[in-house]
Amino acid sequence: MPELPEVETICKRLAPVLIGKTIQNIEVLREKSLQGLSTSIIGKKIVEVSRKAKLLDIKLSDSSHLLIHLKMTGQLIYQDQLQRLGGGHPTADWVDSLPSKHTRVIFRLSNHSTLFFNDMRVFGWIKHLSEEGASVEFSRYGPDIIDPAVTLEYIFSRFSKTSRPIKVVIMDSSIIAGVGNIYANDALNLAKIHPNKPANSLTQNETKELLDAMIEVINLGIKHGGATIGNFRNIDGFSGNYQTKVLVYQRENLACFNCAGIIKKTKIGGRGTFYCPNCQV
DNA sequence: AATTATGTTGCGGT
DNA sequence: AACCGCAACATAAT
Repeated sequence: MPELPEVETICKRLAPVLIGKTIQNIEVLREKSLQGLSTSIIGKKIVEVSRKAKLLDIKLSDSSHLLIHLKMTGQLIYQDQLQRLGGGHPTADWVDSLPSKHTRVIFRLSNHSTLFFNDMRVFGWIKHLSEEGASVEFSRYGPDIIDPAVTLEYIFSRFSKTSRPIKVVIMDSSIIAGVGNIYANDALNLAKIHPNKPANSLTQNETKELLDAMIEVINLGIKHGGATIGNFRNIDGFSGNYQTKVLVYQRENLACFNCAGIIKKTKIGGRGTFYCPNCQV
């Protein structure tokens, strides 16, 4: 499901309700979904919840980390007693029937609260890692697109080293992290750049337009609580809203908002790609 | 009913 | 080494 805005949306809501709680039990309904649990996490307290790239990072009181990657269809749904008594944040109706057939791991937490990890396609994972193990995992990623470390100089230099299509390069998480298919499509449309253009053919000006556009659409995604195209849900089970703001993603044969050209669909790097042949050159 | 597509990324092969 | 294509899996749409 998620790109950076979707994981950030979950992180912001999860942090305040998880921090300070103790893990009282863990139920693993699908072994593949939970890896590396060599030491017990029962009784450990959650001290920190953050996000890096598309990874959610839950730090425990013994300095170990639970890293969660939702991949295509992962969800984290939180329930507590306050909600069940009707006094908390409202939740979507379907969360009352959890666990569902797609629930893979259940964390039972203190204060009668529960965190469900649902993942239809089972690509996602939770890994229990040491501080060093978590660092290794993070080191696979370049800086987040909204990190000030992503300067024009940095991406222009990285773009200049490859002739792969620009869309493939901005989705390469070892170069910049957090730009997935929805936002890559939209950023290229906003910057009026053809997704197939070789990365090393972009001028410095075009690169700046693209950088600004990526930051803009990612921030817009965060502002609207992520995009629910398929499985993405916030921790209360409700959808995001960015899908109503998309520029080109899944808008084949509709009019481009820049120029009223007709949006076409093609495939680049094996991924569905939407662009306006009129203004994206 | 079979084929194709899906928000991610890691792998094996060139 | 860079790059490409596909596999991991379940489901919905055509």
